Amino acid sequence: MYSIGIFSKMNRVTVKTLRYYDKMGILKPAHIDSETGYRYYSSAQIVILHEVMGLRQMEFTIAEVKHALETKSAHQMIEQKKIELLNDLSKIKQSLAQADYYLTKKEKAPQVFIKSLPKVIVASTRCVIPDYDGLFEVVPKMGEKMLVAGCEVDPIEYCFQMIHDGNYKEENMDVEICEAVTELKESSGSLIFKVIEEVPLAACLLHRGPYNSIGETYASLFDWLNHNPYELADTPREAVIDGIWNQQDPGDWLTEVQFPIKESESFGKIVQ
Amino acid sequence: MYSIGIFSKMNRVTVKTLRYYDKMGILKPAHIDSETGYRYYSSAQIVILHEVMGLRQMEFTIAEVKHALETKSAHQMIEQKKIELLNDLSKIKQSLAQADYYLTKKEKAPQVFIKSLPKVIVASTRCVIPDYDGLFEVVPKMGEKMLVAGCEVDPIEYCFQMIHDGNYKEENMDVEICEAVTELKESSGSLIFKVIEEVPLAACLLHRGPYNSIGETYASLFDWLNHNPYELADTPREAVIDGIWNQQDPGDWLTEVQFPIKESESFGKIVQ
DNA sequence: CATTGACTCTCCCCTTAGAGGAGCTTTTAC
DNA sequence: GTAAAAGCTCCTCTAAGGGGAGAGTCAATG
Repeated sequence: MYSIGIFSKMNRVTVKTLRYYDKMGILKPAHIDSETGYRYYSSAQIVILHEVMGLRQMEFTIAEVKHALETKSAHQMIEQKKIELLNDLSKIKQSLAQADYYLTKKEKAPQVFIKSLPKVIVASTRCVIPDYDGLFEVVPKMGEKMLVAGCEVDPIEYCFQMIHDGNYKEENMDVEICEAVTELKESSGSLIFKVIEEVPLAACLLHRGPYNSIGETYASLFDWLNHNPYELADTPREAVIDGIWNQQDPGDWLTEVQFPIKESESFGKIVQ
Repeated sequence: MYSIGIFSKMNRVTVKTLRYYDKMGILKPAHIDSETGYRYYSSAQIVILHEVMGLRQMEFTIAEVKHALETKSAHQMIEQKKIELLNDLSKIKQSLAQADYYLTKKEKAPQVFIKSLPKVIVASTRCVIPDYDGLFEVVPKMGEKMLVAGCEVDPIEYCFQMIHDGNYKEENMDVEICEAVTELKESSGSLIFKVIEEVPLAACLLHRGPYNSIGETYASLFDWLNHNPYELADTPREAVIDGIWNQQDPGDWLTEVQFPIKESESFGKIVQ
């Protein structure tokens, strides 16, 4: 029988930890003096402690350790845990890739970040415009039609365009304008209502300034894709935040370019 | 200006998080109604929020984000963070290797785990014994000499043997017996006192049963080394826990085999 | 104008796996 | 006998919010 201090030194565990394991019911001392409350451990406890520490090294929580010991279902739980560990691994690899990407940029790095895009009901119009300024004609017209159709703009104010041309063009662009609305109405003429599903992963980058310099932001995002374990999964979106209607200076316009992405299969096999 | 609910939906962040960022001083709303306390955000805040989220995706803590924003030292902090991330990565890889190792064993897996071995002062004797039973002659003699030398056994009761033969033998083994004591005394004759430094990493496995079956436990540990990103760094130790002096049945004897290890350089380059 | 339902506010407790410390009792060493 | 070391319980603290209570506010409707 060993006192708690000796037992902790023998096994390189703190006294605090042993008391905690006692309290949580995963390692009760072999004997507790009923008068003084002193804990005494036997060598049989060493075996249990080693089991616990082995599981803890695989990132088992205390509750999981307890369950594994009680039901003797360690094997099955380790399989489950392995999946979690693989998830953690890929998350860290992504963080590392992002950090590396930032570090390769000597200047102030553009702030790419990943989020999901919500499922929305949109009113949309698709047409060909001669250049970006063409938007300023199409959008107000679309607004009138929406007014006529009697639909309401969703208060999250999610309005974006998608450029459907396969290769990059600066003139005669095939553009689709979408605006989030509250209700799915009947489509009529060029005003199409539809539901756009959630995009679970999108790499997003803010663009400040007029539309004709938005190519730089696209370039940054494509460059980011090259350095990160993702690939483009769908048509990019340009979400409008500040524009001509509330900022007179085009230099203050704000657009978020959103690249729907998915995890790349080829990436992530080689690390460090 | 956006209310907190709209702003949270726009950016796919919870309201709780926005209020927390306000409280922690990393994203103050552009305006707070002094009568109602309602928070209102402008589109300029979106840029800041994106910066914050980008840093958070690299596992920055809130305090680190705050510091990065205030001192504009993001670049330098990312370098620091990258080191932390690499550490996390190798920890997870080790956990995964251990999980995989457990899963390859269909039967109840032996509980290998990693700990450090303390720095100790030992009394030691090195000699050649014909077989493991020879220990039962040498150890008592050594105990007598220690008594004569007037040294005290350390209460952590750390007593172990090291087998110094390069290749495995079951007879005429060159063995060194060490017992932790409280004080460094003058060596005399075959009784040598010395300090053994801490071993930062050791893979440990309990062996239950008599000494002549300890080879299985060695084999398990060598097998474990094959599946994990470590290699043997020094002579293995057999730490005695329960033996003939307190357990009559050899089947109840308990020994911990300890392999000093170091991280293997060749491992860990290829993952998944 | 009043009501209703959706939004927002602050405040409090909860989460992990122990660490740190206060105040008290017991054991151990001299 | 005394003093140091070790043990005990109990309390608070951690990071980044989540969940909910109770109360106040906003916008649209009847």
